[in-house]
Amino acid sequence: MRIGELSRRTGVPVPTIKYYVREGLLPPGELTSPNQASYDETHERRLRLVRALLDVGGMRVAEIANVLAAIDDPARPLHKVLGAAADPLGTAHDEHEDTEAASAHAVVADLVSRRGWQVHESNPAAADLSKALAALGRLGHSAFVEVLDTYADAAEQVARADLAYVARCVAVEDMVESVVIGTVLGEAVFSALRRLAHVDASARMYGTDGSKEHETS
Amino acid sequence: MRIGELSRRTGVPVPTIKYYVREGLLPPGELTSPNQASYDETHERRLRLVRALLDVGGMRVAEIANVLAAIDDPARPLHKVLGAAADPLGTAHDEHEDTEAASAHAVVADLVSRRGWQVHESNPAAADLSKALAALGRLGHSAFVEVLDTYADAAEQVARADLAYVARCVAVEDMVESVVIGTVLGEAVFSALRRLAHVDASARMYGTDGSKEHETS
DNA sequence: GGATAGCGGATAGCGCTACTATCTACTTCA
DNA sequence: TGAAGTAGATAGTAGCGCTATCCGCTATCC
Repeated sequence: MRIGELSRRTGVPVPTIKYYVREGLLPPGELTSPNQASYDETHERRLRLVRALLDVGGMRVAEIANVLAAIDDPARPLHKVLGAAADPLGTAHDEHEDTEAASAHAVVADLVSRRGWQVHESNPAAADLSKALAALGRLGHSAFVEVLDTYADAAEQVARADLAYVARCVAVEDMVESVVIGTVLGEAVFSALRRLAHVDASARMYGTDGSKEHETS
Repeated sequence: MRIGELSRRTGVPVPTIKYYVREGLLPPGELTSPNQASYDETHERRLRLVRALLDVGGMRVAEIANVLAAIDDPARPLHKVLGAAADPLGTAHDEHEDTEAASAHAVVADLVSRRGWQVHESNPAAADLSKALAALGRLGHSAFVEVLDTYADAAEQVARADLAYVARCVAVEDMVESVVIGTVLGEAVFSALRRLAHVDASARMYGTDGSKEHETS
């Protein structure tokens, strides 16, 4: 298959494919001549993965390059790469510690130890959690920590389901890739489900019409 | 308070505050002279909210302007605005229906009716869910639908907790704003918790070190 | 009252990201 | 043989979230 057919099959424009190859998102095709290369189904699949991570997962090109490098090189620490991926909160660690940030850190540490989570505290997800809780605190919503355990229950439930799915349905050689897909696309799935559940719960509590204007007017 | 103090209190540079005012994220200060204006705590709070939605929630400036307009104008349909907010999947509805998209739609419709969710099918969250499931299908993960109910259970749990929190802790006049905060920042909180739970579950299943390299090597 | 700092308002520019357009020399295939 | 396609390279684009600069004015301190 040449690049044109790859483009036709996936709907990705040819120059974009070339761009992805340049950025390391896609391995180059195998050269059959100095200016002809052939691509196969692995390229097609990888390309679809890239588009899914971009369009659905909201990841950036550089992050995707990182994650794909980890997929292709089993020696790379996937969890760190994944930790930094797909989050709007940059890894930029601000040194300025205010009150809210400090108490948010304490809340996170408490939560992790109370749950017995085997998570190193340097995990970027913990930092993201602190950041979110600190922002909530600054907005006068420190009481949000009261629902944290409910959130954590749900998160554990989801995480167990994810692992069971991967263990059950996936060949070992595809496992790393599947973890990436599950982590990134699973987040999009859950996010949508949560918004649907919000609408439903809100309809049950305040009204009966799921498409109504909001009810506080 | 003048703009300089607002800037000092929130850490947001003065030109950025002016930019936010231009973009409608922040109401202009009350003019006391042709070129002097005064800001109060409502501006400060609003500014913090804007930064939280930007930095933690990952929303875009235009989306935030939308959502804030809905907060300030109770006649606006908040759920639609919120539906479009904070998701990487644009509202751009592609007309091209392939196999995966069709079956994803069917799965979503089935899920909604099976759960008895009172959600109009035009809800953007439903479209996002379809898109994510279609992408999963295209990557050979149609079997992911098997965990959908577990996801939906968790989502309902979270949604109930959110509503209870808002009903319990928030004055009526702040309710709309709190819903926005809970929806957007709550997503960031859950996302971080999910990643932490993944690491923990993975450590329990395959190893004991939460900071280890991934175990498939 | 004069110096200095800050202000509102406006316009222009910057750095980044994800492409997109164009060009050249070459290959494939009808 | 000739139109279409290709690899690889370089340059340009659109949008986003700021950021820099300038102007004429004002508040404040001594």
